[in-house]
Amino acid sequence: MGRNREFDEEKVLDAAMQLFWEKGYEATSLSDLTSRMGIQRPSIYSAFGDKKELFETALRKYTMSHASDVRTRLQSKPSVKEAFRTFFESVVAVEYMESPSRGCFCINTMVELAPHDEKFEILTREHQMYLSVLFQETIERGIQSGELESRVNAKALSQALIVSLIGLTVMLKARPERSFVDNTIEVTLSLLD
Amino acid sequence: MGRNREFDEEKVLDAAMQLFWEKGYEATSLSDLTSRMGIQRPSIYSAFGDKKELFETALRKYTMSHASDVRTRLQSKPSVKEAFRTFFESVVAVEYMESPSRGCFCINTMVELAPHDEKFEILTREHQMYLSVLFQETIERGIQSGELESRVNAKALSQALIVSLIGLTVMLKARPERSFVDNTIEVTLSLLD
DNA sequence: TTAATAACATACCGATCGGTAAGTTATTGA
DNA sequence: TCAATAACTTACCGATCGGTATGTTATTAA
Repeated sequence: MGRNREFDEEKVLDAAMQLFWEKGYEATSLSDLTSRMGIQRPSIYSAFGDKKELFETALRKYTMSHASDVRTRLQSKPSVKEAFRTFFESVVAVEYMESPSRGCFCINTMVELAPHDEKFEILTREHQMYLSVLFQETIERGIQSGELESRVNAKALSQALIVSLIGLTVMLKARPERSFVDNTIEVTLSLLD
Repeated sequence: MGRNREFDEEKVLDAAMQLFWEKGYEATSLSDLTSRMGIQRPSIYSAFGDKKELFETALRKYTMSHASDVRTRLQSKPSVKEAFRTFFESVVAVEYMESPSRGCFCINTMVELAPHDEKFEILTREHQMYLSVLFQETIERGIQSGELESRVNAKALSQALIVSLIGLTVMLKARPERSFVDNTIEVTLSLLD
């Protein structure tokens, strides 16, 4: 009974996600959201709750999609070393392409909200932990296939690579010279040798 | 001619720096600033200009002091490896001590403002480049002394270490387990071997 | 001693913030 | 066909935002 939603919830949520991703939580106003999502204020509140709840829903959508994207990329090449190299270089390519650099929505949230809001501290930590497991599984695949030496500590190595990925993603926001980025990737991936 | 300032400019600027460092630019209001700085609004404007200018001045004060602190720490031990290890571990110790985790004011600004404001893109990039030079000089000292092998690429290695430091600082905001942090430091510093 | 000057405190500005009350329109079950 | 219901639109709410006008108090040069 009653009227049907005229908007596609997934589509307007995606619009909200793009906006929060680009501008962060505080700098995004409800007016920004209504214009980008193409719906009125009360529609946002009835469908997604208040601004913080909408942000959380958008971030959860991002982490789901991001995790799946990372998993796909890591599995895209038979060679583990090649997979990591291609992955890191695609992150760099994306950031240099777009202006302003959006970076990673989860990392942005770690900086802006995690220190002041336990919910986001947990949410962002768990996403990074999940990514580090994806890295670990990839490294273990390389050990199994004989591409990587069996003495490497897959878990510790994957955690260090995640930290480097975070650092690289943040550094790219300040648009360093290409040589800086290239050197960083070269040295970081040398950990796999 | 005229009246003298009743407040200590350095002290109130330091208070503003602490606040911006802890909460970021957007989440810090002029009312927050007046109460923490202990002076009235017009005094802020006459002494430091508007909110953005005050933020920039506070950030410059931070980067100066931070660079000098990093330099001191890196020079504090004869052994370069020990110096880096102590440095990374002190960063971790500080972050676990304080709640909420403030991280690094410069890194926070890279995430919040650098993508949307060229002035801060440049300011934060130059600080990171300066830190990477401090790292590089330390590595070169280790090569000179024979502690590090002469074939290492000091510049590339220092850049990778800076990226890891950024990643670690950001990751700490999500309060990961100690083992995650310990593993990361172990693997990262193995680049010096 | 006085006019000029600058830092002080108070009180205010229009704009925008996040959030909602109220009334309208469309859809449904009876 | 007609209440009931829910999503719609419009208009509004008090609070707070960044920033400033105004008047007062202290200091200085003449």
